[in-house]
Amino acid sequence: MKRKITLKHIARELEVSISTVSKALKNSEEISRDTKEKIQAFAKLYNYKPNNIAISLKNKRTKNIGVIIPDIVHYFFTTVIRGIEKYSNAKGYNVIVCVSDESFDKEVINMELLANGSIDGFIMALSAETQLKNDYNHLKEVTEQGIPLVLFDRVTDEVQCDKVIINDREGAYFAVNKLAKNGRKHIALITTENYFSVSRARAAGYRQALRDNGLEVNENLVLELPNMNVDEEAVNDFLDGQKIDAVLCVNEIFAVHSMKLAKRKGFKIPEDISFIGFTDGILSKYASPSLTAVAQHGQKMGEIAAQMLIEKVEADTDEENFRTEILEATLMERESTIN
Amino acid sequence: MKRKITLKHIARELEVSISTVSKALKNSEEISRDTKEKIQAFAKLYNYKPNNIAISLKNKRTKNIGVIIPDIVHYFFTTVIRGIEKYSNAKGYNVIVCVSDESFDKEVINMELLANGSIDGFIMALSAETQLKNDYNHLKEVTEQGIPLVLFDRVTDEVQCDKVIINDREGAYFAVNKLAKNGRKHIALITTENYFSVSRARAAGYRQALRDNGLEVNENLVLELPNMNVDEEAVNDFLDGQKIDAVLCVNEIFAVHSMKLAKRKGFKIPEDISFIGFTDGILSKYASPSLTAVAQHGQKMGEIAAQMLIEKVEADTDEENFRTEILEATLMERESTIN
DNA sequence: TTGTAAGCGTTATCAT
DNA sequence: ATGATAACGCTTACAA
Repeated sequence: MKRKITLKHIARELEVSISTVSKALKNSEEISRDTKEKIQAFAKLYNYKPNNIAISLKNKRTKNIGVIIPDIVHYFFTTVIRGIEKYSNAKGYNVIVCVSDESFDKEVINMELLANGSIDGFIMALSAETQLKNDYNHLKEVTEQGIPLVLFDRVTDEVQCDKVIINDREGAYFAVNKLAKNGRKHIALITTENYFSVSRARAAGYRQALRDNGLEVNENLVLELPNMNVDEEAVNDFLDGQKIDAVLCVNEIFAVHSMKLAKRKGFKIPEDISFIGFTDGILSKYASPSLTAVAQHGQKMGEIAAQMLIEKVEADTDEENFRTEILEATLMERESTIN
Repeated sequence: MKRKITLKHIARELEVSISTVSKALKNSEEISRDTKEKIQAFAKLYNYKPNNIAISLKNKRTKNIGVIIPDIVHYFFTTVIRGIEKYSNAKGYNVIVCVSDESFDKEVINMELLANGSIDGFIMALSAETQLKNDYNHLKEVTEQGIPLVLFDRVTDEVQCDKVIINDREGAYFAVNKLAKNGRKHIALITTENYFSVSRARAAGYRQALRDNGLEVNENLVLELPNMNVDEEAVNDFLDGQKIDAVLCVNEIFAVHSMKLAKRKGFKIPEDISFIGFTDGILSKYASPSLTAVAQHGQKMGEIAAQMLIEKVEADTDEENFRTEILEATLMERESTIN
């Protein structure tokens, strides 16, 4: 087993000082041609690579980015990570991924752990529980320590930092608008409980579009599901309880699952009932019929988040000018709506 | 902005030495009750937390695990990461995720980067290109340096290390066996090109099951697709070219996509043609009809991989005894096959 | 041109 | 009971 070689080893072997080796490997002008060549050859031969940890300690820069997401088995978050990875790696940063599992405590623990020197900055989406508790002290502490933070998708006004979101309100508005233009009169919304920033925004867009199309806003047409495990009975009752000819769902699981239940009831899609989901993911693409969806552009979001973060990390000033980047939501039309 | 506090700050403030502070915070017996209380109170007040990087440098242990996967936007890998995260976090380790994007070069670069002190060990699945090139020198170098490595799912015999795989051969065997018992006579296989270890194993199981059920092994019934972007024309021609009453696909994208094309052709599923996919993921669950699938138990696989790795990382001996853990593949039966 | 020494934050060994 | 010192691996200002 050939252990990693250090400057010290090289120095001892070549009978020079450590600093000479260090400088030689940086091709410093101070060092003579001869010594440099000798040292560089030796280093190459023994495949010397500087120790990242030592450099981090010295520079107080880790070149690591901490990413905290509620759930990794989730297409949207996964595309965001891809975007973060892509941009970060290109800039020489690594990505440490932590999963909060929608739990406040895990979010706090992960953050504190990473904040103690492991990372240069955070990119995160709030856990459900955090949004429910509305407690953001862990985020505030981190920013007060001067660690840059970028929130994406699930954000809060309570914390001053850079943010990237899509225009959820407009996305919902476009979707409902399209349904209305197609002549749908009884447009329902299937959503989560309303402590999610995104759900509130989407519900607002839904209502606005109804009003702008001269349709009545009927709270019976809104179904709130408590979590991602779709309660089939609740959805069935909802579909039976009233006339519904179109449904907007705040995520693709809700959409695909509800669509399946509707099909089972004998509804024809999109003739009898249209469906639109949020998150233009893999489920939407392969569903039968394929699902019209509001694209959230996760990868783009990740790239922008990483860019914002790295900009802050590498800035020498720490003036506090925070931006919120709002991406346009776009409608990806497929078979579940009429063109 | 309150910067992070260090032992030095505390020492200066309380007019004691750094080592006294260090010991006091570790509740050492050497330090007097009084001093300890004073120091601990102060540390708590200013929310002192030791710097991970300094500790890593000192201990030559980072408590980080490097995970390299071909693609993060992929349900199976994502469940594996979840398992790795779960086990690792419980043991106090963080997970650094790198994506090779199925590229040999990126895999090498990521590995070298992390190997220079950033991580205590690697968990990885080989990229497509790496398997194609059959070049594993980067893995060998890492293990020669004494860095523990665990391969999962996409493995190779060329490297001596711990491995976790599912019994792909048996998974395919079970699936085809079931189709045969259901009276299917023309069972097709849709797979990737054969340089993937998993594809080879699945194809072997497929053939074995055919033979054991007295069915002819007909190479015209095997379709190799070059990548994950299903070539619809190829699949359509394949379905038209011969009598096929059942299909085994080596992943869920192939399965769901082919199923959709078959439906479009007017086939009734499962009556006219049955489908079984590998990877019991979200697509299989929500497909219409829902897809019978060979479950790969990704989360379990991740947990085992993490356990194996951490065991090696924390072992003081470095004797070379490597295990290959083989998980049982199980068949998750749904609507796309007849019960 | 080369080397010495201090420092990044921590811990452990060895004085005092 | 407390403190000085060296060490982890590296960089850099300063000496020689």
